[in-house]
Amino acid sequence: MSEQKLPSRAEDFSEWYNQLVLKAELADYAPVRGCMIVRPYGWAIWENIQQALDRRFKATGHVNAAFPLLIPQSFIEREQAHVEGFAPELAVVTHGGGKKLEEPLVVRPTSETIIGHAYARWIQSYRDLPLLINQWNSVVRWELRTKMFLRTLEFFWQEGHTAHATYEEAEAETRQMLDVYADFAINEAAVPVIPGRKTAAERFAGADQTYSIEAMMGDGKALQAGTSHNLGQNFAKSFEIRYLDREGKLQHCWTTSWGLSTRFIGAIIMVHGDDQGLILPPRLAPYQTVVVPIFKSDEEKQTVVETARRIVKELIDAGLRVKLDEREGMTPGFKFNDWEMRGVPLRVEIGPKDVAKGSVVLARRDRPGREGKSFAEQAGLARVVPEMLADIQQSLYDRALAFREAHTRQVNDYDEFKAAIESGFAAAHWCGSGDCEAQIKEQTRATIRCIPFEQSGDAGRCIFCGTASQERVIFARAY
RNA sequence: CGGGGCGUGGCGCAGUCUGGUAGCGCACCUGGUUUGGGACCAGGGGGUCGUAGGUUCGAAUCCUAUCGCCCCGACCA
Repeated sequence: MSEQKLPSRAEDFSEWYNQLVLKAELADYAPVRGCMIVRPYGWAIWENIQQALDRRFKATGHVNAAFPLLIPQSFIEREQAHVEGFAPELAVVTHGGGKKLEEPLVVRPTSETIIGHAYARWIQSYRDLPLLINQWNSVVRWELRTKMFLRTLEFFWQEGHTAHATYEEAEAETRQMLDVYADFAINEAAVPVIPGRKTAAERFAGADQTYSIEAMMGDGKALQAGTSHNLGQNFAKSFEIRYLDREGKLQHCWTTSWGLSTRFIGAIIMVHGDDQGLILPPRLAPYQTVVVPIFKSDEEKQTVVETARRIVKELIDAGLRVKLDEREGMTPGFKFNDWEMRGVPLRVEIGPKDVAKGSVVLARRDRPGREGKSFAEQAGLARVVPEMLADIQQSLYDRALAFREAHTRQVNDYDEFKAAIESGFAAAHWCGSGDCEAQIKEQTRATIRCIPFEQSGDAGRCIFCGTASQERVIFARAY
């Protein structure tokens, strides 16, 4: 078994990641252990993610609303599996207004319960269904170990909560929203993902079925990048979310929930980044293009900056997010490196020579150094720059997909399996038993990331127990 | 909770073994020269060395206790 060497982006991928987050001014740690401060540049990425998702939510008939941060503890306890799943990681408010509270309040770890409470009162008849609501908020989970963006005590996300009249409708909604996430990941973030179903062990606490999109990071580990749950009637029964159907019969609703968090920013960093820093997909980059003027004397400055401003205006008019770097007292070389580290996908350099020739230098971030540089006419930039951004977007996706495929192995026995998960994903047959799953996890630290919807259909035997199996599942070590 | 490591200007570190009154790089401020790949020179500001005790003429350094952080596991999006 040949050992696949992963690109060494840093001696320690983890350290590389942390350094990058800090140096690119995306986020810091807050005074409370594990809490994160998102800096303006990091937040700008999140805003673009929000917009891209929100467009898709609206297009599928969803509306936004807001629900309380604090949830009565008894709400959480009402759904058995839910409380068992979340109890260890709850932050609890015991005092209010200087007095001990009669009933403690938990800081929401997710909002199924409080929203279930609201839905129970809002829904009377089948005419109120489906109810399709999304919430942009933050939640708190008291994790033992934290990592910026990937696992913080408080994190920002959206959580969609819907109620339907039938199981079929709820299932269709659950799958539809997973498709929305996959579409977002692929077409906005240039992150290839594997959509699939979770095993019982990996399922959301309180769900009948959990689906997820799984992405491979630059070190071969997996990251769950978005999830969609079919909650069946579990929460509907716990919170009495009921409706009168056409026959006048009282029925429990079928509910779903789905979420995607700031963790996705972590995915973008770890999928696309290199040793020079971030590489942001053009569609989500806070600045798609940065214009760096270069000059020696005041006379040069005059004409160069004038030209630069004209170009910036043209690009902005063409609908691009553009930054003109007019910072003083910094050399062009410093600025180049600075913006490269912050992942701006395309840089426009304008100096006296360019002004004379009517040209600019374009430097694309996805190719190293000189290789990424080319000359372009100033006249056609409003057309050329968007084209090049589209090309960068596509090449980032292609590169990430090629990487994932190079680090994914179809394995047929346990030895092959153990070798494969050292460097990436293992697509392996699994008998479906939670026992095998648990033992594999204990022995190798690899978990089943998902049972992919797309199956090659080859028959085989469970890599652990040898029982016949029709499906391959994705095993990997995960963040 | 187990196993490693670390707490010294804003950031990154040296100094600790062998005790002598705190230093380097980056960043910051001022002036000048610079500016097509992380500029240079000169001057300047900023630290009760995590905290609390103890030993000593004298502690960042030795002893004791304690707090915090990071990494690897267990938990997890």
